[in-house]
Amino acid sequence: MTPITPPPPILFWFRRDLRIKDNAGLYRALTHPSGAPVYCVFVFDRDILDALPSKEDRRVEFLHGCVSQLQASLRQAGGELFIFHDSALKTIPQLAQSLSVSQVFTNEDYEPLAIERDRQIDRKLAALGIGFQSFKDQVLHAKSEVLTQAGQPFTVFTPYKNACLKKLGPQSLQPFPSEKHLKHLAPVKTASALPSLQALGFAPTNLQALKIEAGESGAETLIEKFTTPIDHYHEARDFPAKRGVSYLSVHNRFGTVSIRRLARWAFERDTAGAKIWLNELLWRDFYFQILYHFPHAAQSAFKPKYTLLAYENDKGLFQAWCDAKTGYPIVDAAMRQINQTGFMHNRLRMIVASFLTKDLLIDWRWGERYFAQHLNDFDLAANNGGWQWAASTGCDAQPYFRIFNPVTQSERFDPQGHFIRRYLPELNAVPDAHIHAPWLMSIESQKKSHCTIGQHYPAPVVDHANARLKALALYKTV
DNA sequence: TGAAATGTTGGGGCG
DNA sequence: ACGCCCCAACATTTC
Repeated sequence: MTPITPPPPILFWFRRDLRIKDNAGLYRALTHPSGAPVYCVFVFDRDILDALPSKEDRRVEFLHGCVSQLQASLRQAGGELFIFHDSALKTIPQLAQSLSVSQVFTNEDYEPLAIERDRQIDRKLAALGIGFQSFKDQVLHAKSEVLTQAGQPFTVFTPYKNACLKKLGPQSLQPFPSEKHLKHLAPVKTASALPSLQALGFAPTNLQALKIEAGESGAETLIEKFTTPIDHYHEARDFPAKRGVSYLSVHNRFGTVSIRRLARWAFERDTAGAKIWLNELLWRDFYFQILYHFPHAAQSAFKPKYTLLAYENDKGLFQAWCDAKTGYPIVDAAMRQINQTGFMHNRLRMIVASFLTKDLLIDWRWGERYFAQHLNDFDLAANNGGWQWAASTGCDAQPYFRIFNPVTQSERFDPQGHFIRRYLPELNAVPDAHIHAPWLMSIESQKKSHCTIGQHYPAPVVDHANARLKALALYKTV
């Protein structure tokens, strides 16, 4: 009788893919030809968490909720999620060794620091004789999958999009049905406790009061809510007072929904709205591949000549922008939205970014950093791409002379001031005619609407017409 | 995924 | 009836 040697186990490491459904790397582990049992691990990485500037961070609370749900899902399927609060660089090789796994599987992460971390982990594992494999999961196309005829990365969105659409279709978007193979999860006798948020060193936020639901179930709820709006996305998406967008960005950030599924959904709807929405998913991919091929953009202007821009960088003006005290209602309402909720509507992201760079003449990287600290859906590539677009320093950016007029934008995209009043109740009684530029109210009108400029609401910190001319002059110097 | 300046046209008021 | 001016409305150009 020859004893059957059981196949050595595989360790699957969850990172930005906190779901069991349609998870590419998890699927590859669970369906490995050897029939290997699969251990799962998540690390609350101290190398990342300890560097966060605030101990009240909605992202950490969201992440905590996602991990909690993931743990429950895996347990329900007879598996377990090992959870650590430590340095991933140290933890993953140690755990892999103690579990005697043959390989560690994970999904690719394209951020420069993550690439470096993975390179080091690969080396450590190799020294232990353990394999390390990662898979494309968080984007539709990665790295160099979509190139120009000349074999170069695209730096203009439209041809990039066209090239993507040629490759994409329900066929190329087939799911990796990881959730159907959970029987290959390795049984684990000892449960792994989920540390409390406080134990991770963080305090609770208003995430629950905002009804921002974490995990795969949170994504499901949003998909359901977006099922009708998706068809009207093209005409509703620019109006922050409407529920015209999906609010799924935070789930794309943490991988609590499959990007393939979202793209497949848009394809199958095939409506005007769904097509534009698919475009937005492709913008996300576009910026991922830009940062992958041009990592210098993470630090400075994509177009090198714009590194020479001598921004004024007035700290007082920057503080006014952060604190929603610019005196321009649409800008201040938008900043209150991010400060209070960690979310900002995309139209407003463009408006406040244009305002910071071209009205306040502040380095786009200051704004980028602020968004990085406050956005629940913060993603290095998308955030950097968006800021460089607005500041005109990026690839395929808006031209430098395209400067949003905050009043015109406000009139166009929040005509009745519904969004403004939602976040600036001090302007509640200001008549519609003056809601976009309240400083133009007469003294009587200010009194009547209980909104004295300079007292209840600030006067504009800069004059747009004047600031615009200064911005044009500044950009023309390079 | 603009806005402002400048140019052109044409209707209407007026002498 | 005619020229002149004003100016809204639209188009083009410039930033």
